[in-house]
Amino acid sequence: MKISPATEKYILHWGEMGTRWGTNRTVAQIQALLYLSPKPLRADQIVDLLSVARSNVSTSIRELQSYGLVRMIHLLGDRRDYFESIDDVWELFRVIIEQRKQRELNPTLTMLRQCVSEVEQESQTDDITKERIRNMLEFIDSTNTWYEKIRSIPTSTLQKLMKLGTTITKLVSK
Amino acid sequence: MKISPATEKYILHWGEMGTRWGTNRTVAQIQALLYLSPKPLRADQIVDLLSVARSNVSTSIRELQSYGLVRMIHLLGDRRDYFESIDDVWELFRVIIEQRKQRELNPTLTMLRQCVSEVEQESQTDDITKERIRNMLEFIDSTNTWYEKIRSIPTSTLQKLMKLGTTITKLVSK
DNA sequence: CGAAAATTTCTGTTTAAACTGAATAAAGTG
DNA sequence: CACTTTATTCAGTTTAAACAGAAATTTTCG
Repeated sequence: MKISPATEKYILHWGEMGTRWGTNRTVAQIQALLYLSPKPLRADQIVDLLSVARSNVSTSIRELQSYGLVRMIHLLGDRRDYFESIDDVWELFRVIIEQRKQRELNPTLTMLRQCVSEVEQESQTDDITKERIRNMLEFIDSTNTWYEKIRSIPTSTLQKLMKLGTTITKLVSK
Repeated sequence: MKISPATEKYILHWGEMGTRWGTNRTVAQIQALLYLSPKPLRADQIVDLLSVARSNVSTSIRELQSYGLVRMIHLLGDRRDYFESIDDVWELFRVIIEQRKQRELNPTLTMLRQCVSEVEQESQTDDITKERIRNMLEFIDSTNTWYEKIRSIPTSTLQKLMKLGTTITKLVSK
């Protein structure tokens, strides 16, 4: 078992992108490796393929499992743990988006609601400032509501909708 | 000029969120401060309000300007530089999303196209791996195409579309 | 042109997170 | 129930980015 040049390029790039998506390089590299791997892999195989410490693989896999991106698999007559990634790209990004909603959108909504409520009491705060906070809440709130409607739409429908592009603007009056 | 409890909460939260959106805390805090400020601010005022070094403000503002989130303003009879943020939330996120497209989506598309082309030559690579790379390219590619159609839709139309929610699924046959 | 004010650049320090390797723990086997 | 294999935890190290403060540069105006 060896990594080919093209798959190595993929894994390295994915690792860098991971750092921009709320995780660290190793976690993202392991996810990429498991996504590309035709068979589930053991932790010690990941150690060899990516040249990282065993302990690092252990904690990284735990993180991936907690996100719901990676599953543990057991083979008959083999007590070692094998791991595989979600392989459906749409499902993959559904999970990632949902995680980000939980960790970023929800806390921000909570914060903004508190701010709007607290800033009302503040006579020293400028009206423009108060309006800006309300505007931000309104934006984040409607984004959130939109997402909660969208997330349950099946993949095939989403694919068709995306192909339509700007045709959907005909739905709304100018 | 002083920061109220509610605006401080907003600025601190925004700073933390910034670290998850590809920038550092100070840059995000300055953007939040300028967004909330009813008047443009000078660098030395930002130093006082956020308690950060002058040099840090200088480099952070440059970064915000390069993103197109912050503009420099000059007042008559005052040679010092004043700064203000984009205050339209829709415009704000348009700029942020566009930046992320440039720095994440485009390089990833380039990488994936190279991988698809290179992996074809690799006889040692499993067919499943090859298909997974193609699937990822197809997904990112259609996301990109969809975004390029969507980004020019005016704010008012987008707002109406978002309110529609799942009504749009009626457009596509089951 | 020279002093004062304002801004940027640069170097070294701090900080936070990632990562390693050793120690520990847990699980399965003869 | 010892022994081996596998997995996790933990403490210390490394690394990269953020940041401060000093030095250098630029700008403005008498």
